[in-house]
Amino acid sequence: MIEISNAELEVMKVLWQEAPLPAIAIVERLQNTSDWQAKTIKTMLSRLVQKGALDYQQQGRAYLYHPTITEQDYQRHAGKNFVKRLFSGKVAPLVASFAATDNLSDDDIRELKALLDKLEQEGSND
Amino acid sequence: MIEISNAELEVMKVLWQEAPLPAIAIVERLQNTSDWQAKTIKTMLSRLVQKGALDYQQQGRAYLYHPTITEQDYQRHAGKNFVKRLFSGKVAPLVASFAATDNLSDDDIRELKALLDKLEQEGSND
DNA sequence: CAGTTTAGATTACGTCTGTAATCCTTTTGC
DNA sequence: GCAAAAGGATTACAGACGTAATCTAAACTG
Repeated sequence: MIEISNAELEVMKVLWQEAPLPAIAIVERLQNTSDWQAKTIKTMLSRLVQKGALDYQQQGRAYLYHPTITEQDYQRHAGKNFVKRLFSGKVAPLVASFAATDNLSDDDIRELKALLDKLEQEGSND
Repeated sequence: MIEISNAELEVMKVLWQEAPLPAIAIVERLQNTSDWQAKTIKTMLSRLVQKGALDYQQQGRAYLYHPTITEQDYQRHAGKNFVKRLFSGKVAPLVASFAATDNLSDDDIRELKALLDKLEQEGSND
């Protein structure tokens, strides 16, 4: 699976929200959340195309970029990797580690319980 | 907080299991799980010392290395960062994303539910 | 048409990483 | 005592990353 760096991920997020977009629009969207130069963003666009994370169609003399992977797929991939690396692949200890430093609010707990109840309903994954 | 690279993390894991250890013992432990040369591992030890993730005492002409951070602290730090980067800081969507690809077994679900029940008992964070 | 702006392509450059090899010094085995 | 081994320090080197600047060709402006 394609590896996306931290900085590149910010670019992907823009396109996961709305695509396809020309470079200029991506630069605009990122103006708010970063202080990257337009040139910097262009570089990241090129690298993402090289990596195969983005593709584009020509429109006039500009490109319209769009992701080749969905955000969900990337999240699943990266999440699995991360949990494997640091928590032996088990998600429960990660949740526990969150709980240990007040990073779990009562709402979070409710949300998780609801999710788990639903999963239990849906049936067996053994 | 100190950033630890993928390869370096494997070295840390050895020392989180048992410390302090001399380089030679760390190399031995890693012989099983990697195919790094001893020199490679020495390099990582030096870098981890530079970064402040490891410290050492001299013992004869060798060093006895030991972590300066606990595994739990590192997990919390890295977990929080990761979830922030990819899941807007909320752990529930990560769990959901795991569930979505059979990465959650019935046992995992039970474990998580037990954990959440305990948290609820313990009382309010919000 | 000539100058300026703009789009993407190419090049740059320091840092970090993975993966070692070489160097220097001390210890140890004959 | 001298050669070999062993420890850490220093150096190496290619690829990824963050962050751009420069180059080149096309398009727009007056």
